Amino acid sequence: MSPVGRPTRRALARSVLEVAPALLGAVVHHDTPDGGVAVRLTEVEAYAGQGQDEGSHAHRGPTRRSAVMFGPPGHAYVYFTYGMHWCVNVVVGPTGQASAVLLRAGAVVEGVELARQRRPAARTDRELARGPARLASALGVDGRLDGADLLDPSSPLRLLGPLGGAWPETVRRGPRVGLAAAADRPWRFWLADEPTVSPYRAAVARARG
DNA sequence: GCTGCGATTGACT
DNA sequence: GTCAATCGCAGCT
Repeated sequence: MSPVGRPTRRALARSVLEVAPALLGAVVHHDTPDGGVAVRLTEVEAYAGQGQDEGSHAHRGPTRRSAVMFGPPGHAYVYFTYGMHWCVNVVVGPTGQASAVLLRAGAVVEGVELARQRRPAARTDRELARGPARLASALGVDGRLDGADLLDPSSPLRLLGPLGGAWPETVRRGPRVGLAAAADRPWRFWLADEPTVSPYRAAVARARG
């Protein structure tokens, strides 16, 4: 059974495979001096904790980058990749387990004008948050928000819920995107018939000697 | 200290 | 369809 209703620390402390699909349809809001942008999540990926998931940043234990993953649920794990992109996760599961949900895509439901300014390359509004780095960019999130408490009413970056708000029959699942390790695990969840879901790209097979 | 590559994107053929 | 951008991490010497 999946958590339902308002996002609480307790609800997010459930197993990552329960929480990840429950985040579909939930809203993430970021307030800045420029204004607010809110995104309704349409696509997420689950990452299990230390020693359980070769594709997770937490797989080999805590590092400075992954430290937030080892803390309590309900905080943002924000990391920098490919030398230019930020991606946002929600830490879930019991404290210390280091599982998280990557926010892969969503629909901008508030602050569309501001999101357009931040994402000039987007040719249509559905591209504003279509992809994990695009979602972070549309929200205006970067490394300064790593560790932010998404459940704290005074936090600029918040998870507003609802949890478990998506109709179960609209939830799809399949392999995760861009992972060479543990690529077979169907831990990507998305909403059917949503134009904001990112196009699937299988992991690039590494050339072997 | 050095090297290879990544939970990606946008531009281009 | 292909590929460069760009830098922090992780693994190795």
